[in-house]
Amino acid sequence: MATSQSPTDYDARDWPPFAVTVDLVVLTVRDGALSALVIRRGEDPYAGCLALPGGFVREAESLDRAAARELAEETGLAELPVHLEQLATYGAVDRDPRMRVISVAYLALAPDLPTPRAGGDAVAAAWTPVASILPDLFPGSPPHSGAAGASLAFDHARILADGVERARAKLEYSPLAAAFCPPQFTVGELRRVYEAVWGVALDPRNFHRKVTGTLGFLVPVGDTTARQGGRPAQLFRLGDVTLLNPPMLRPV
Amino acid sequence: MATSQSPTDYDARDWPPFAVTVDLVVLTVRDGALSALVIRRGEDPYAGCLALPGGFVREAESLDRAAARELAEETGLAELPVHLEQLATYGAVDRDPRMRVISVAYLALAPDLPTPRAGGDAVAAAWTPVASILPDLFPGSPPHSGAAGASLAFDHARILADGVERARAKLEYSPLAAAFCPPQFTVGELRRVYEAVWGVALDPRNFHRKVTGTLGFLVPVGDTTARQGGRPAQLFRLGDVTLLNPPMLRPV
DNA sequence: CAAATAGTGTCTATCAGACATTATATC
DNA sequence: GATATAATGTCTGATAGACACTATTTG
Repeated sequence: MATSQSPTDYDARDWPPFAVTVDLVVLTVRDGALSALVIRRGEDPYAGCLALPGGFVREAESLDRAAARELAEETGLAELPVHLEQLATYGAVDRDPRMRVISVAYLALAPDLPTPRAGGDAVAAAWTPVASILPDLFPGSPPHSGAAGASLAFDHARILADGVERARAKLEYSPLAAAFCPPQFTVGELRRVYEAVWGVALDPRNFHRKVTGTLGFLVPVGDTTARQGGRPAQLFRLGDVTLLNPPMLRPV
Repeated sequence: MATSQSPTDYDARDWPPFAVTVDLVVLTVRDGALSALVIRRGEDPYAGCLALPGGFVREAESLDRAAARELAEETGLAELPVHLEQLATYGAVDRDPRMRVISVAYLALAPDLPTPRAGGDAVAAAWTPVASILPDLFPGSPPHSGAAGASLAFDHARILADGVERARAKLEYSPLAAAFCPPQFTVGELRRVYEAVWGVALDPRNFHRKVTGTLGFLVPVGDTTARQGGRPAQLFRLGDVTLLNPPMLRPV
């Protein structure tokens, strides 16, 4: 009857259509700074503004596949060893001035890649320090005089902030910090990931003790490297745990 | 150009339309059991099956508003003192056999309400113990012989499982357990919420010490009640914190 | 009285954070 | 030698979990 609320009590074709997009929060750590992949928009609205990469979901494509496709297209790499997970969905009525668009945001964490090339595309993708876009998320850091200070188009600043907060929380309970590292990495490199994402300084000694004491997190490879200078450090690879126990808690 | 990926490089009207729905995971604690609001479907597909309540998003309505509207309609209460938050979005290509439907799921936590009445609607909503729908989430509990053992229509079992896991995690770091309680409650009542949601037994003495020691969580009202039998218990109301410190951690 | 629930105290193992110290590389 | 990074050790205070004990109600 007319007031029924079940999604299948009507033919779905009777109901208003929406455009559905995926937007990507792609994070990496470059030069010790948490950085996000952004594009510069060429067209109105928000022409010339920075925005998150993204695109429309195709008719025969799941949301997850659309996100993976967009990621591959934006970074120019076919199959990336990156973590990709759904973040949240944004559906304010006026978030796009032209029509009703529902955007499903995804969070991707990538190691420090070569500068991304747009896939033969007019829009150039570039890594930008998150602190220069959202200084509120990094209270102690100096104001960025560099490329930006610019805010993002649409509600993308909010989406980026949600993505950073998700990444910060995930680093506590999951081994995802390793997603920012190459396949083999040192404890110091892993610590610099935590410091960049959380925006805090950590005690190297306590960090070392904690991270090597968390069972299943790190597996020693047996080799060492001195790519940071100083005493050579042991190389590790990621273990097989999915949940850290005990967790790596953020400082209060 | 033709390979551009920005959602706004094209007129959105050129792209495939999707139907967008909201589905609700509404949880409460009844008789010591975590229970979810489910409806029985009257029409194909899945006629006669249980399903989560939900409905289509309207054209001039945000996702959050659509979820709040559906919740009010399904529970028959206009303005509920419930917690409502977005859970995740489900967009597999074949999740609805009739057409492409994107479903944004929301999680609602409610105190033990009078039996819900459907809003003059043919579909009757009812509370069902989650353990009878998803016994895997409650390993120690006895097999339910009652109303169900039935699984849910579409991908709703997965959505419900995700909602329960979200609720379980949120109880650790937020004061959301109080959303399952009346405005004034005892420590014992709050403990039974944690036990029902997590599906574990907790030590009443350690729980009392922890929960009363977490600053800002509970504010004593000054009154007592003996609605459980035994020695009368102090009544509390929820404090003003949004994040518990220290958190209430689930037993390993 | 017994039984049930509420509330406090005590003990121990573990963990987070502060910080000393040693080891091994480069400049 | 100076400096930088790596790695281990030590100490203290906070916390989690196990559990003894007391308090106050109902039946």
